[in-house]
Amino acid sequence: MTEDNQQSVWQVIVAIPAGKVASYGQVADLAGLPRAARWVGRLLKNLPADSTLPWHRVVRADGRLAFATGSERYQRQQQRLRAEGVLLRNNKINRQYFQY
DNA sequence: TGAGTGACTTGAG
DNA sequence: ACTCAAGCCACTC
Repeated sequence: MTEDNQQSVWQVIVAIPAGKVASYGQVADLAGLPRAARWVGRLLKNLPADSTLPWHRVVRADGRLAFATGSERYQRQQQRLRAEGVLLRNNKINRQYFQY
């Protein structure tokens, strides 16, 4: 995929306000890339560790995090979200999704 | 060339 | 509420 697509995805993600979340598919749609949910996930996976991008605000469509429950990355994301007031109930997000 | 694999989603049982 | 299957797209052997 192109640099432009990558740019669009990043713009969408930085536009997600603290305290809200968006799903991978939602991010893809807003970036003008329908059906590219997996691609968005791969993009975040390859994200440099020092990136300031709020990647933690991107979750699965069903409200669960994309990582195995309790895993290292899972807990890191959960902690970031909790710092913004987004709590998990039964492994699922308890706050509203980003509306556009 | 092709099978396997995900930081995914949706629909059917 | 849970599991399965299929669709999805790029990457890796």
